[in-house]
Formats: sequence, structure tokens, C-alpha cells
Amino acid sequence: MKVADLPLPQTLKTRYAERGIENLYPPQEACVAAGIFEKKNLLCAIPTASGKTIVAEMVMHRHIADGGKCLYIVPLRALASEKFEDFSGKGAKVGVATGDLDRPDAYLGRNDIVVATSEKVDSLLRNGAPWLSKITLLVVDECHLIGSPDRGATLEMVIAKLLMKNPGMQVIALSATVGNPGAIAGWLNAALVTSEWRPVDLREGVYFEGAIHFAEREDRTVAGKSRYDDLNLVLDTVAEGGQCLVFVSSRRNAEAFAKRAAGGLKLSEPALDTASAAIEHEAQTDLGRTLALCVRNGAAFHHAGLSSAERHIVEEGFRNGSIRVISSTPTLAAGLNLPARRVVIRDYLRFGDGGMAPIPVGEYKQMAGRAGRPHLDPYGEAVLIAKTADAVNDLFENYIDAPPEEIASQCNAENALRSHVLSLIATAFCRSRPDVLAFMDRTFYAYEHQGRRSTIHETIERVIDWLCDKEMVTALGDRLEATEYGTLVSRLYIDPRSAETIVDALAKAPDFADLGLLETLARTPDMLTLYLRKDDYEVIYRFIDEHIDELWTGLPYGDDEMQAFFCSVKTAMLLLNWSEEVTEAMICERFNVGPGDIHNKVETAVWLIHAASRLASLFKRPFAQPIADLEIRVKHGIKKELLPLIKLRGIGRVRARRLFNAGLTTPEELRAAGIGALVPVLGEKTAASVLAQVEGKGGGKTAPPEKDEAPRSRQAFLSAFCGDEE
DNA sequence: ATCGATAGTCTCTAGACAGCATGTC
DNA sequence: CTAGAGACTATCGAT
Repeated sequence: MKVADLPLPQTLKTRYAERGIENLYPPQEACVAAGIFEKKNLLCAIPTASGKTIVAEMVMHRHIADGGKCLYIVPLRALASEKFEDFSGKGAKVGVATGDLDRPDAYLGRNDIVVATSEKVDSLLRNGAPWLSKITLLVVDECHLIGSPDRGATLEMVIAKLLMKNPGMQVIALSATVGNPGAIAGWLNAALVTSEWRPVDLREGVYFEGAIHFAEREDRTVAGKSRYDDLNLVLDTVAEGGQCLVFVSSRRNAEAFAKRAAGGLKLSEPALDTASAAIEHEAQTDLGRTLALCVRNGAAFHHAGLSSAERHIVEEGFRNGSIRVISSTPTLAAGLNLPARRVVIRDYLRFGDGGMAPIPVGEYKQMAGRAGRPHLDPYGEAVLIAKTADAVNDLFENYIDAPPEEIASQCNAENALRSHVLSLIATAFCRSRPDVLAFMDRTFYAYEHQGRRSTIHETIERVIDWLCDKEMVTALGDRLEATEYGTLVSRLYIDPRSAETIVDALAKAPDFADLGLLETLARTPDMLTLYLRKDDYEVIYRFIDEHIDELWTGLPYGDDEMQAFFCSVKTAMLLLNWSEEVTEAMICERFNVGPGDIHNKVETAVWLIHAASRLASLFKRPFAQPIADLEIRVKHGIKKELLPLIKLRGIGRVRARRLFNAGLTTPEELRAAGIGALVPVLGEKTAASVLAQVEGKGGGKTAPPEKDEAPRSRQAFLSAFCGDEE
């Protein structure tokens, strides 16, 4: 089937032709045959890299040509950016909406395609974005994530809400291969296309004692250059001109393996030196130095502790072929599209509750699917490592030949339902108990449990009672209405249990204290706490002892409670350090984290502090202002004394501190000092801009942004946006 | 005394969504 | 239902 013969706009056909896309892959043909251009719903469950995105893109352009509007839901922010780049420049107006990257509603609504994370869509629904009812095509990427225990319920609810809001909407769901695609297709009333076809041949095998064993081909001998099997597998592929991805179970393993691989490869190339120098320049942390050292030799590690700059350099270095091997925690398994000729799944056991557990088959398939770069590799190899002869067969049986798990709805979990039921009531999607039950009957959960005994009605009743008890919802007979408090909680997008924890703590707190609030926030289910190490106990215990007056809760009873308390105090300590201008390198060392972890913790904290300040203005007015101050301080990582300076445009953590140390502590003092005093501290350009602000009428950070000041990573988004906005 | 290899013991554990209103070095 | 790699330490032996 030829692209030229499809009912697509000429611009898109031209773009495809430029990229050499002329014929459809077999699974793509099957999707066309399934009626995607006749508004039929579709579930396309095929391997990664076999052209799912293009199927969705073609249908989106069909809709746009007919005056429609498309919503493309992804699970990760990084994926949202990737898809945004993908879809841009092909004749459609494209927008992104994620928590960190987001436009005012009016702008979003003007796009033909909006790419968004599922949580963001949920939040937009809760906040009543009007354009959502104009969606004619919904694309759900990675829709098997409906089965994810922590985030699956959100995706499922978002799909159910949109289906209810827009009855005529076409749905295209894209999924990895799963055990029960028929069930999901049935729920969506969709045609089902499944296929194992891949553009690059995938060979799955198990390594044991010097050779990779395959099911349907001869064993492949691997040279034993070193005493480490995993390293030999990497050197083997690199010697042949390929790249390797090694999945391991922990950060420490990832770093250790990268070091080992660096020693084994010992490459020396200008491109590697450049990447290594860039990393070294970026970070003053141990992690950065180790990474730079590995990269110099052609190896790298990848996990969530890396700063975004480090991550970016590693990904780019691998993509352009200079970095030969990345050892990674699961970050790369589900994230960006970074294929490699050989994928080594070294650790198939991962630590969880109750010890090491084997990773799910679906996750293995996801990692294995990364093997083989289309057009670049002659084949892809996915290799598991067996430690005993018995394990060889086990691994074939449990992973290579095993069917992927079935997807199960997570919508009956009380923890998830609390938030979603509240939002249904707060947005008046549902106005009574029967309404809520009727809505839930349209979920995948209800579809799965048709005619079977299910406890979901009881769970929902319990959840509604809980919400009433906490005064987030009022019930008059069957009629349900959200209170001001409940509405706020729904719009802030925090877990109702977090709201309860915060409100409770605010009510009991005698005086405001930064530490008290931060520890409270660290205790909510919306923030993951840091791990406790053996040596932490003494330090934290001493800290608690010294700061007991600032904490809003005393030492709890019981071992588990005590441990949880120590965890939340430790997390609060990190945030406090950050807002007291302790350097990044110092925090990394003290808390045994990476720069990426600091960033993540700070980001979550800022979100929750904001929520707390809104809750305080409802329940504890005197705390609202100090909480708002803390929000700014944590956001920028500054002490209280820099608050007046941070308000100025162009002044951040570093410059504010420099000004303050030069004796210039307020905008007024800056004005009085004049340009001559500012230039040595800020440089000429910034000094002039800052002085203009303090001399003007207030000005400050309310002024519109200057495009040229946008950091490079966002430049593409901005220019694409402005270009499209006529 | 110093260094080094080896064996035994101890320690620690993946990831990343969201508000709101504008801008870090 | 469920651990195992890497870091650290002690020990012993060679130089």
C-alpha cells in the first residue's frame, strides 16, 4: 500500500516522501484496513518501532483536514517533547501541555494537535478547559499503562471522561503487545490490530558460559576478553561496530558497570572528549565527574539521579554513535526512543517489597524491543544472562517464550478512587451517588468485570463517605456536591489524603516553621521520601532533637512509624538545605543523591507548598504569607534575605547572592547605587536591564518574557509556537 | 613496615505525573 | 513466594 494513495493532505505526503516513507509497513496496512480513515476506533498492539506513531499521525491529519482537533496522550514529559518535535513542521499547529511546559488555555485550544501527559489532561478537565469538548480524535500512546498500579487509574479515568464528554470522538489506542488486547479493544469498541512484525529482525537469546543460545539459530560464541560476562557481551558488539544497552537493577550497578565498560573499551575520540568536557563543565558533583570519566572512554550510565543536562548529553552521545554503551536503570526502558544493536538484560530481579522479585514479562519485552536500530543495524539482539545451566531454560520459559501479562484495571483501588471520585463530583460530571456508579460502569474496570461479582460499588460508597467525613463533599440524600475545600483540592490536583495531612498539620501547628511544613509535605502520599541509610539514623535523630520545636509532630510510636518519620525528616532536611543555599555538590554528598534527585524533590515540594498556601488561605490565614515566601525560596533555592532581589527579572539564585554580598540587598539600594556599582557584579547587559526595572514603575517579573533569554532547550518550542501563531 | 590479593562481611536497593503564573546563569 | 552485587574490611603473605 502506497502512502501516495491514502486520503491525506498533500503537505504530509510530501514530508513523508522527503523522509523516504513511501510504502506502509504490514501492520500499518492492517490499521488502514481496520477503517482508521472511516472514523473507526482502533487498538494497535504492535512492537515498538514498527510505525505506530505514523498511523496516529496520518489519522490526525485526516481529522485536521476535516476541521477536527486532536489530543495525543503520552505517559512521560520527555515523550511529549519528542512527539511535539515529531509532529511539528508538517502543516499542523502543534502544542504541548505538561506540568512543566504549558501554555495558557486559549493558546492550547488554537492548536490542531495537543500533546499532553495523562495527568495534565486530567488537570485540564478538572479546571474546565473548554477546548477539550472539541476533540474529535483521541490518541492514547502506550495505553497498556492503564495497568500501572500508580498511574493507570488516571489514564483510564481520563479516557472514560473524554469518551463521555465527546460521544462522536474517534479513539486510537497504541499499545505494546499485551496479554489481553481483545479486552481493551472491546472496552473501546475498537478494531484490533496485533502483530509481531518488526522492521529489524529481533533475536532473543540467553547467554551462558561463553555463548549466546538462541531458540531458532546457532549459538553465538562471545570472546572472553575479560573475566566479566556482561562486559564481554558489550565488547563483542562494539568490536562488530554496534552499540549496547545494558539494563541493571540499581544505580550503583549502573555506575559500576559503566566504569568497568570504560576500562574495557578505553576509546579515545574527539567526540567523546567533547561530550566528556561538557559534562565536566556542567556539574561539580561526584556523579558528574564519574560520568565524565566514563564518557571519555566511550561508556555511560543513565538513571534518574543525573541532571537533565547530563542526561541529554548521554542520550545525544549515544544517538550520534560516539558513546558505545549505556548501562541503565529502567529509566531508559520506558522513556525515550534510544535503540541499540544489542540489549543486555543483565538483572532480571529487582528489589521490591519483600526482597528481589523478577521483573514482569512486559517490561522484559519493552527492553528487548529496544534492540536493533531501523536502517542502521542488520539485526537486533536481546540477551539475558544466565548464571547456571538450569537458568538458561528458565529464562527462555519465563521471558523469551512467555506471553506478556494481561492488563488489569487499577480503578478499584481506594487510594486512586478518592482523588478521581472527588474530581467527578467537583466538576459536576456526577451529581449523585447513582451518577458516580453509572460513570464507573463505563470504565475498563466495569467492562472487565461484567456479570462478575465486583466490590467496586462498595469501594465507591466507602470513598464517598470518606470524602463527606473530611468535608470535601456534602451529601443531601443521594445528591452530592463538592465543598469549596473539596473543589480546591480537586483543582490543585493533590491527593485528598495529602490535603487532609496538610490541613490537619496546619490546624495543630502553634507557629509557622519552614521545617514543620516541609516535613508535613514530605509525609504526604504525593512526595516520595529519600531512602534511609544506616549512618543516617544518628544524624537525623540529633537533628530532630535540636529542632523539635519547629516540627509539627512529635516522635511517633512503633518501628514502622518511626522509620517513616525519619524518612520525611530527612527529605525535609534536603529541602531546607536547598533553601539555605547549601551547594548542589554538598547536598549530593550529604544525602547521597544526584543533581536530578534534588531537582525532582524541589519541583514536587514547590507544587505542594503552593497547594499548602492555598489551603492555608482557607483554613489558617496567618500562615498563608510565610508559606508563599517559602514557596519562592524553595523554588529558587535562596535564603529569606534574598527575597526582595529575586523578584527582579534576570536575577536568580547566584546573582541575587552576589548582589547581596556586595552590600546591595533591595531594589531601592540597587537604584541608589547606580549603574557603576552594578556592572562589576552583574556584567554590563544584565546591570542595565536590572537598573531599568528598579527605575521603572515596579516592573519586576510580571513583565512579559524576552524570547532571546529562553534557554536553548526551550528555544525549539518557543519558535515553533510563535511561528504557528501567525 | 607497606602494599596487595583474597576471602569474608556489611550495606543498600527504580522511576517521575501534577498548580499557577511568569522568566535562571 | 522471593537476593545479590558492590563496597568495605580483615587477614595473610610477599616484598
